[in-house]
Amino acid sequence: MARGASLPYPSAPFAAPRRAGGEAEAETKMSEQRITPRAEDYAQWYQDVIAQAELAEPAGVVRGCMVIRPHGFAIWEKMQADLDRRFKETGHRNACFPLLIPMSFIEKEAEHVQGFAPELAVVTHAGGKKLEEAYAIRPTSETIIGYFFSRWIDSWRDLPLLINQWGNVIRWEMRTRLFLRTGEFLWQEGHTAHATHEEAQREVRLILDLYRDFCHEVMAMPVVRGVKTVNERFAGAVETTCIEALMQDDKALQAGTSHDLGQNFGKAFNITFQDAAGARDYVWQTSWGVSTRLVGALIMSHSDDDGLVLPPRLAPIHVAIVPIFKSPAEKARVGEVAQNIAGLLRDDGLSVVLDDRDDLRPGAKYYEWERKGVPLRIEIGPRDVEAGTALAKLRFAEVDERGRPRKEELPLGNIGLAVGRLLDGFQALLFRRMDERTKANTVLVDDWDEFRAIFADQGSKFVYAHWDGTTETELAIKEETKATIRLLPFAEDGPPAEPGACIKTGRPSARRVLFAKNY
RNA sequence: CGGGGUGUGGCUCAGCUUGGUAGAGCGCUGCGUUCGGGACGCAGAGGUCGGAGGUUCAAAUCCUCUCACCCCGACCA
Repeated sequence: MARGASLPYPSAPFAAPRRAGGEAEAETKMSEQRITPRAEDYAQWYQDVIAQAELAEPAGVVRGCMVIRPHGFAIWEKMQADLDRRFKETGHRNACFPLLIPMSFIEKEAEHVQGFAPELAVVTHAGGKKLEEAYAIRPTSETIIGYFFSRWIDSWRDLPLLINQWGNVIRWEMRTRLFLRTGEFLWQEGHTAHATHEEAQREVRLILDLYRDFCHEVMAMPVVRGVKTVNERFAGAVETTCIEALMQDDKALQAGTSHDLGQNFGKAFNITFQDAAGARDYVWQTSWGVSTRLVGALIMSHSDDDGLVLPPRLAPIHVAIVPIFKSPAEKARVGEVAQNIAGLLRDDGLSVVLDDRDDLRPGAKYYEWERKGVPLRIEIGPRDVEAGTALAKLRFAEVDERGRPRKEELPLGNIGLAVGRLLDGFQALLFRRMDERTKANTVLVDDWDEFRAIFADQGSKFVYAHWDGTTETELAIKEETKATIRLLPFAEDGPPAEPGACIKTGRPSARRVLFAKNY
């Protein structure tokens, strides 16, 4: 990659032919497939998913904006559908709140303003006139929803109030990164109000587990659950829980958060209710969210040098059928069988493309669908029609003695069952592969020099180490190593609890916390 | 906001040092031959060289200003 030696997020490195150098280069490609690509490599997989906005005259498009192409957006839509079902199954309902929030609302919760003020985009003019009061474009909706909750809630019978909103927000971050930190992003934000703190805390955990299950079952991405340190806590929360995943370059990515807001916003917005005994109290609230960052997480979790790798549960296209033919007569004969297969698979609820374009050779089609992350390809030619079979190949496969990907012969008779089995197996394989990688890169460290060595240069891992519990030490470690405390792990997710001495200061520590460099 | 870097057909870039007819590969269009792991031949279309000003007989190239993007850092879903 030119344009400077370090160019992490270019827009389209696929322009040059992959085999421009001839056979020698083709061989390297097979044998040198990196299992742990660096951040720079992720950019090329984005090609089929996003395009950064080009400049518009005269003012330009919003800094750090994100444009998601249809193929990428379909992934987000699938995430939305699955999450939305889970929210509804747990009693939540969708609603819609204003995009513009009066500045005075944002200022009502002291810590909240402090946290978000530096990254607000503010509307000061409308209708050709300067506004009496400016509006912030929502960076998150606790305040505006707090205002409405105060009007909707009066009695303990109104509780719990379980609301979710799908929408977009804007945060004017100092630095943007494709998918991981864009100026504008799409997300889901849940906001709930409860009569007791205990009930709110159960909600926080319910949602965190829901996110964990989604990541595991649907994204095939193992995550660790835990609690944020005071330093990393959401502005305005009393406790922030989160899930973290280890990407292929061993950096951590926060994949979702679930906050216990205590009565902070209840007090700021005067959200009160009368309990059964007649006493009035402030409600206990939670808020939680996941964003289009998950699309970035998905890409960075599974993809390889040949392009996107998508788990079947999120793949916009499950199966690409490539018929092989030379003549129109052959195309008709093979095409009919291919049509039948496509029909059968579609009846099973699968999304299928039948790629019968005749201006591309089969090989070109293979690469195209692999680059786009289609989990399974079926090729069928005259020979297969003759034999009553079809060849199936998963997105990545072992290579045979001749260096060609191994393909499985499927009998046409019961192809739906066979395809279902392959896709289920692939979904499981992706999870297992990442889980093993995460475990292999998770270590317990008790020695400061060893700790520093792991985080030297661009290095990182999931490191469980003891910490004395002070923000000073947390910041000192960050200063020296760039590693941050990702979370204080839940007992079920972390190493066995055992007291020890802080990795940095040697002071007593009750248990280990999770360190890593993060995105 | 600090430190680096880059703006040239749709994409990736060369050309700039030393001013003199705007280039390559890929992609795109047409025709033909091909087609079981990225085909080939021939013919073609496509560029205000980020923008403004200046120096010069002459500017992609030199100077000034400006806009934008990318990377590293501080901030963060």
